[in-house]
Amino acid sequence: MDARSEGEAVTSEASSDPHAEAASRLQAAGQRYTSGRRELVEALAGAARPVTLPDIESIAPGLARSTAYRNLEALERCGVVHRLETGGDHAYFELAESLLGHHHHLICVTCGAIADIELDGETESRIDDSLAAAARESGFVPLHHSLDLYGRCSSCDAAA
Amino acid sequence: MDARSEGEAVTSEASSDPHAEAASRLQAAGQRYTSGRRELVEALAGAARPVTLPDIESIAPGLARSTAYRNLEALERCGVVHRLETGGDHAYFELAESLLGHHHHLICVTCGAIADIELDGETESRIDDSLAAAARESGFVPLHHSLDLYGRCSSCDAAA
DNA sequence: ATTGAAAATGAGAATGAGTCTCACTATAGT
DNA sequence: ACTATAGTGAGACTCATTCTCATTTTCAAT
Ligand SMILES: [Mn+2]
Ligand SMILES: [Mn+2]
Ligand SMILES: [Zn+2]
Ligand SMILES: [Zn+2]
Repeated sequence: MDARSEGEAVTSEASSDPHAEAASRLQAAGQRYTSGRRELVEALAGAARPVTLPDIESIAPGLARSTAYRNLEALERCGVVHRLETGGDHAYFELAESLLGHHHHLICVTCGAIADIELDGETESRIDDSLAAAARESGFVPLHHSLDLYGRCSSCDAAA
Repeated sequence: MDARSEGEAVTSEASSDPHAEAASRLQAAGQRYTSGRRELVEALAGAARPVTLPDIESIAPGLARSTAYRNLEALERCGVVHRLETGGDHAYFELAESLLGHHHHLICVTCGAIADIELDGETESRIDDSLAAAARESGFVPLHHSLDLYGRCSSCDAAA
């Protein structure tokens, strides 16, 4: 089943290969796509949800912590990785929206788990319009929005 | 000019007095509304936007740092204060939505400044509906959402 | 193939926001 | 006043993240 199967809205602009994307974006910034960076991108592409640095370490052991953080930052500056701050102990990392497509999150207030969700295009454009109107009033130049739903994941809800 | 001046939609459920609200909520939890806590609420109520702990210290000097954090957490547990994690060095604090009314934020990616905005009710209910639909698919129990617009504030945009 | 300049790495030190400890003080009810 | 409970403040502490710097890789140019 192809991601573009008939009848499905093409909401994501995901490029076919995150590695190709990462390589070219790094190169454009005079940086190299080293094996360590490739492992990071591979780990993020393989995870179905945003992951913390400890998560990454367990998926791809052997990466020095300082290097992992440094490379996540480099990938973030190139627009390959996106960092989520949720208020928990660790930051979460995922592939950027240019690779994963625009989406939002469900965040469990009990266990901190994060899941990706997509909204319909109608709602998205209505959000963009309303935000743009509010921004205009104060001369704020819009770049992108984040929208997260907080609640209880099914397993935490079961335990209550 | 009253907040309920004629013709203005009453979108906020803000209670008239944040202090009364804080006192009763704390009391309900067996806690006291001390002068230090009152100063915190006063500082948050006086600020037109979310503030950091250093901001609070300059508004209300003399509060011990450990006590300020401890009390912000206590007020947060009572639903009087809301903590925003933006990824900057410090967390931001504001009065909770039960006091300020439901709203969203403009966040400057350059200087970190935050401003409050409100969206029209149509958009809000559309958002709630779409999020609820997405949550239902995974058995996630919705509690509340956060929606922030990232971009450049007018002064940071001028310097570019 | 060799070389050299620039970029990346890894181990550990450093940073710093936020939390914890604990001895002391304030509060409220009796 | 007495007592039990809650709050305070100074500073120690934690630990995620960033910084340092000596060493190693990469890559393009010879
Ligand atoms: Mn959206
Ligand atoms: Mn909203
Ligand atoms: Zn959960
Ligand atoms: Zn700004």
